[in-house]
Amino acid sequence: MAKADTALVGALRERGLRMTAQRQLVLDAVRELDHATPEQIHAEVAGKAAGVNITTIYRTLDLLSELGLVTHTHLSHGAPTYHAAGVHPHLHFVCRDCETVTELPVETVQELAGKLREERGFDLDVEHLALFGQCGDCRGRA
Amino acid sequence: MAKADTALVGALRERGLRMTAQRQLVLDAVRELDHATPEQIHAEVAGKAAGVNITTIYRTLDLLSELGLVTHTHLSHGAPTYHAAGVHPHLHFVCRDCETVTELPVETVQELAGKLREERGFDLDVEHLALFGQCGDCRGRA
DNA sequence: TTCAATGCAAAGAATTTGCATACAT
DNA sequence: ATGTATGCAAATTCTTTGCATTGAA
Repeated sequence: MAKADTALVGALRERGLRMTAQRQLVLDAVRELDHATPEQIHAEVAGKAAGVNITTIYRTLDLLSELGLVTHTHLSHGAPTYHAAGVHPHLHFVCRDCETVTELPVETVQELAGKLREERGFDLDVEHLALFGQCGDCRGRA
Repeated sequence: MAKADTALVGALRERGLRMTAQRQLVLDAVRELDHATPEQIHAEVAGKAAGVNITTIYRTLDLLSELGLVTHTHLSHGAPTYHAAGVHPHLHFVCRDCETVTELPVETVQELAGKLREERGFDLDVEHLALFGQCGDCRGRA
């Protein structure tokens, strides 16, 4: 097993769960790839250790999400993309025409998040947020 | 065929496409159901006219989207939900814990939409927007 | 008459489940 | 030793595609 992750081991221990090579590999892959689909993560993990099943990728991503170590967002109709929680937090704008994905700073929705919190008691998951619409280039073309 | 829809017939004519009973039925179902998945729309349509295939539901929803008569949003990891465009426009907040979906007025993101437009040239698709996070009740429980 | 639209069946992508085995504790 | 975590295969869910037939214009 590669360099064991303190945060991971700690979060697992707290819940009586076990540290495994696969869990470390998946977390490493998410951190390295950024915006990766389960399949891309699988490919990355396979490069480090052969034989890790795609099922384990799915199960581990679910687990890491529950542990708060990774988050995911839906940038298309297809597979979700995962990234490490808290590392370079940002949100996305996806152009429905050219499908370009633009990263936006979390401050973009700070005012919205505050309003939701105060007026509705809602705690917005900023890192999960994907904004859809049309980018300037595509609007000019239309 | 039930009461033919002027907007639908017009949009179809403009593109040299044909008016069919199925297209009217799907549009009617979307208007009636609100937040319906393709499968729910299929069930609703089946109640009015037997034998309409699920494939036709998918093809028709795509078409109606292109015509600008319906929009869709992703409120869960599963199937998208469709609703009639421009009718009672709103956006959604989905609690990741209790999965409750709350409708929010479009004004909630008016300031955000303006900022994206001015600073980035992005035209936000407000009706497609789904905000995820935790509702007040669930936060209190945690 | 002509070709778009539909129905049907089969294929396809993404994900989940059941169960025996392997391995962290 | 104990039971969690994994691998494997099969099942599920959601959606798309190919092709012959139907039907709107």
